[in-house]
Amino acid sequence: MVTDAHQIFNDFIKGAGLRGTEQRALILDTFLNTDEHVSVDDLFGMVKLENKKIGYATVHRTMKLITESGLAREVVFNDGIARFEHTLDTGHHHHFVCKSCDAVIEFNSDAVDAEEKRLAKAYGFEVQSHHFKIYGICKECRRKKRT
Amino acid sequence: MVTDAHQIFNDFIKGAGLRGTEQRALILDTFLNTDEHVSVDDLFGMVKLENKKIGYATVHRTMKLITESGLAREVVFNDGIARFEHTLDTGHHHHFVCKSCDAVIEFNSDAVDAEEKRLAKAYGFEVQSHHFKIYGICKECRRKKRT
DNA sequence: TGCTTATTGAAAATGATTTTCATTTTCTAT
DNA sequence: ATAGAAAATGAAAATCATTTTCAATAAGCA
Repeated sequence: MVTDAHQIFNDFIKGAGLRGTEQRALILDTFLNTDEHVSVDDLFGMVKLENKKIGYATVHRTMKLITESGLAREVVFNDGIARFEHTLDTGHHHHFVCKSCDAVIEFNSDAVDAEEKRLAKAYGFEVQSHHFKIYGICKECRRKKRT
Repeated sequence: MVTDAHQIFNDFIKGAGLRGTEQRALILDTFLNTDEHVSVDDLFGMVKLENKKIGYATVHRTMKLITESGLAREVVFNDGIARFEHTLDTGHHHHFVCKSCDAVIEFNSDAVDAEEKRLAKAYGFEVQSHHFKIYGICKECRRKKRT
């Protein structure tokens, strides 16, 4: 099945004068099948199930390419490890991170976006990207703690 | 001069059954005299001017203590390096980071804070901390670029 | 098919942070 | 004051994610 995502990645690869390889295809497919925010390590583990010989560096390099192609976005939470999330079909959003169970809850906020625009204008700042992360305890964990 | 900050740190140290040392005093004073967001490396450089024998690990360990005492807050921007900022006399705030000149501009926004509260309530989330960072090009750099 | 050039995988390098450990220092209890 | 127990220090080594190196391999154009 060739999805939009595959098309986008292939176009990117060709446009940059790079080559398509089995490894890249496997890593892309694996990433596309994830939902969560996955680290290179996570992906390396998954990818090795299909191809034992694949190297960590290849996964790392490919995730960089996938990010450059626009299909992934890199996110870093408090543990300092880079994770990747999908950009397709997921509009821009922010994150709640639960410090108890590590769950990541995505949310949108027009109010935050509007305020950002207002602030940028007020400060003469040209916005390229932003990260809004709220750390705390999620609903579920709060409920459990009360028990 | 013993400031509130010194008092807070000493209380913290004693309360934790730790000991006051020359190095800790020097590192705290040095940190208190900074304005910017300083890394362990930055502080190590400053502190060495006063005490050539002091070790990097001591600066690192002490900054962790100062953070635990509540006097500093750790902030990480896109370069992945931990930096420390003051918590005293600086209400909570957010950051613009200029990708061109690396300037960090702090800003406040009641609108963002209010929205955060609303969201937390809506999601049943208990907020402990948050980071809102906007990356882009600052006013000054935009002006220069236009030249 | 052959050839040029990119890619791969393994291992080593990097760089910030953290730990180890022998020595030194603090500070409590005498 | 001072001895002794415990914490802190500094230098060096260890960690750990990430990045680079490099020789061998593979892709894809001519």
